[in-house]
Amino acid sequence: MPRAVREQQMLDAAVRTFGSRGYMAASMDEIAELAGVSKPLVYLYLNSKEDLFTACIRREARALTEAVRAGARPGLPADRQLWSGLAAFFTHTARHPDGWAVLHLQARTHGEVFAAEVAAMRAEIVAFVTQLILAAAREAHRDPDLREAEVAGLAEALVGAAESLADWANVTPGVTARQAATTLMNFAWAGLGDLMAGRHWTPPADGGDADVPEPQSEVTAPVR
Amino acid sequence: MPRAVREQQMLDAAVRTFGSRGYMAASMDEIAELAGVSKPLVYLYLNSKEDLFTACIRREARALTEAVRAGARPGLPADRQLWSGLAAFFTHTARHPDGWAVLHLQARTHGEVFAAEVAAMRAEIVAFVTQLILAAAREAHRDPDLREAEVAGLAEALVGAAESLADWANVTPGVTARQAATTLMNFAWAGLGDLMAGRHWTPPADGGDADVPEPQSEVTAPVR
Amino acid sequence: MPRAVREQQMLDAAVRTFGSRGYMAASMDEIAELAGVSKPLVYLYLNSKEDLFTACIRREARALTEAVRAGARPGLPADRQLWSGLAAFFTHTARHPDGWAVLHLQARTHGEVFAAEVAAMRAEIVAFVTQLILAAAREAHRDPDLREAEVAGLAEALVGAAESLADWANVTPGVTARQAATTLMNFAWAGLGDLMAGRHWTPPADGGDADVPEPQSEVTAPVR
Amino acid sequence: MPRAVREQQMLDAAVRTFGSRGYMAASMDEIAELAGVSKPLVYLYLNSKEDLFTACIRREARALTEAVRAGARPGLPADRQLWSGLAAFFTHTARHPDGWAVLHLQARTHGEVFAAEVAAMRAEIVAFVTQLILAAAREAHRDPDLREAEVAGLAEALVGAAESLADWANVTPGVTARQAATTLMNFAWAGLGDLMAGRHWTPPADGGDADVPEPQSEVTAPVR
DNA sequence: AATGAATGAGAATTCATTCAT
DNA sequence: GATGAATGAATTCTCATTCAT
Repeated sequence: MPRAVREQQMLDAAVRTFGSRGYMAASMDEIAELAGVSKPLVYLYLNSKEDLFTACIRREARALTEAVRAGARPGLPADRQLWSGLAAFFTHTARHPDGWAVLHLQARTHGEVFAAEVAAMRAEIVAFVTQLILAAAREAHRDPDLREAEVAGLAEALVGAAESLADWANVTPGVTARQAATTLMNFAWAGLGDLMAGRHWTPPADGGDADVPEPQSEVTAPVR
Repeated sequence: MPRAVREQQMLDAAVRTFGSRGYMAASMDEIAELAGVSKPLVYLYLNSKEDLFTACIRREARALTEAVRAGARPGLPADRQLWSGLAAFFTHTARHPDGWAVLHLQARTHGEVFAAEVAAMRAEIVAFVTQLILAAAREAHRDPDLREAEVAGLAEALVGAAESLADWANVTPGVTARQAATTLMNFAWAGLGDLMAGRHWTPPADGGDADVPEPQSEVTAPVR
Repeated sequence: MPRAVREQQMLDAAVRTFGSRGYMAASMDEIAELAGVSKPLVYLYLNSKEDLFTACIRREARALTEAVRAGARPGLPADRQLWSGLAAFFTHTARHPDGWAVLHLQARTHGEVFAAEVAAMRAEIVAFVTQLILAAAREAHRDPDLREAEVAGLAEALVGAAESLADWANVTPGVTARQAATTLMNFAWAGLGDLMAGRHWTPPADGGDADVPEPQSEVTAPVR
Repeated sequence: MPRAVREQQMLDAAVRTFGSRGYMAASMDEIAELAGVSKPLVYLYLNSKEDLFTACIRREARALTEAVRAGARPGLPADRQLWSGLAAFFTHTARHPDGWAVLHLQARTHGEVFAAEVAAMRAEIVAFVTQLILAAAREAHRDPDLREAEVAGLAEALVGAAESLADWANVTPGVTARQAATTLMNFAWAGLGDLMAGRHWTPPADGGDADVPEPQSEVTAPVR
């Protein structure tokens, strides 16, 4: 069997195993067995557990971003693009729960290197969303007087909300990808519109922060 | 040294270790050493690694929910309550990064049992937020004609956005808890207002879903 | 059982195993079993296979040098000292064949780090022998007009001959340590005396070297 | 490419790899790659790692003995023969460090079978040297009244010294093969002459051996 | 209240070796 | 004459957990 095919089988098995068991609890033994090959072959082709995991992350990240980009059809009005990108996102995560678990849970939990890998993908999506938000502002004939950092925060919030809703939709029966996308649009669109129109929600002036008392100290290491 | 104190020291050490190393990579040896006690004592007091981790989750979950509840001062208008609850949330996660890592990353990544433990806490917070949303609707003298499921989705989105912003704020220099809370209010409040006023964002009527093609097979080109 | 005792048992087992099987062929499993403990305990006390081997080398090196020093009783004339040091050396290597194999064979064959460890011991012995040679010169009321490098070469040769004779005596039945020491003294002492008396063996003047033709080339790596 | 050539390439690669890495640490993969062929071909031609190593030992042993024999030109007086044989020996070991490492270190360290292979070569050289010693005695018109065993010991010592000096010369900058040979002749020749003249160095009559106490037990203080 | 001593079970990784072509 | 694909069998090392004191 040609190497390229075997490699994909291994990645399939690895994504399934990493997604369900978790990175550390997954054993190379189990992955090899699920892939239908012997362990040495996995090492021959993919080098090490770390490299295998990285390969999984990369493949799943690319698949996800491509699904989202393919979903958000350029040419539509910005809100429609956003909605259909979101719908594509929810569809993809629902169809590839293990890939999603790898990206959203496992990769962020097991070391800087892996985390950086997903962080890159996430940054790409955040950038994409940011673009859409700014495009929407232009379409509304408004010069976006939003500060850069503010838009970044909004895009973060939107993506974060989407991620949470993906988990929620996967777990709540009867919630389709389109419904999830619609809920999120309802939640976010008006706020974005307001902001673009210059209407801000303003926090109270007093230092509400003071209400949260500083904890005395986390760990008091004994001297032994 | 009295048992209760020792136990807290162990939990402190465990939270730090689990938070930084991760549940599986954390060794009981390291935790015991950081706590300044011998390993058998850790077992005597906390039984097993699983129980220890569960204890950590519970302690940190309680601390977080209490911080949020304490932050959202009843008596204020609903939006102010929401804002200050969020601010308290961001403050707490910033001050207890390891506890937050335990709850947000580790507990969700290492098995159903632990995940259920945080899920319970999260459900409590979602319920709390839902209440606030409904209270806001009442304050606006509107019978909330939002369906239950819809509100659940909104609260879910809000909490998800908050979680992401917490990570983002911890990582982005110069973003304070109050700013994060304000960003999120700006993002969410208008949308909630619209919904309460019966203004919905409507998805396109056509089967936009069909745009997202079913993937042929798991096997795609290797990413390298 | 107290740690120090266990550690020595482990080192005993390790020296036996490393000496007979060789460093690489020896498995930690086998060593642990021979020591009558479980593998984890070996790792707990001695860290790693490398560290274990290093500990063996150090213990055996120290034992050997101490045996030689103890054998060469100061106060005797230099030749007697040399002889009894050699006899002690042959006695020790005969009594501790595994330790001798570790030092003479294994440690020199498995990497710079280990080799350096024995090299240090060997240098110590060479220095000791050098001293004895110079002392002999002084006793013969001769200012040793031997050049430093020359004496170093002689000491090297003497020690090398001793090492070979140790192997030979261990393998040839009926050769005692005292006989081996006597053979070596017979072999070496007159030569040293001659040198100290200024009588040198002189090589032929012509370039006898030219007789040994330069090999064309060792490896001709193909281009693939 | 004809088989004979390929085989030599493989042996070249193997000697280099075994010499530098050591027998066990050398992998067939590395050897095949260095030889520029695929692993199965190595097995086709040389059967197994053991056989490959044996082939290396034999080739290098033959090369060394031939170099020595070619160096010791018959017809010369015995001391000159010995000197030029030694010079050839030092020249060869200096020019073929990997081959020398295979013979002197690796082959003796990894099992009886390989050790026997070099032992045979060594015996040949020892016999050759013995002959030269006896020839020298004859040239001095003396019936060698040396006992067989005694001469064997002397030859053993001479060869052992030569082996050590070879390592020493390879490692000490500025020591040529001819110098090493001269040093050894200076060291050994007078002693041999004395012995042939019936002058013996005599050991002390008393049981000097008793000075070396039997070690109480293997267990001694740890070395750290 | 506390610990030094000890282990069973399993993890990742490597390597000599062989088919089928 | 030559190789890409594949594996059985070890090996080093780690860790949660317990016992005797």
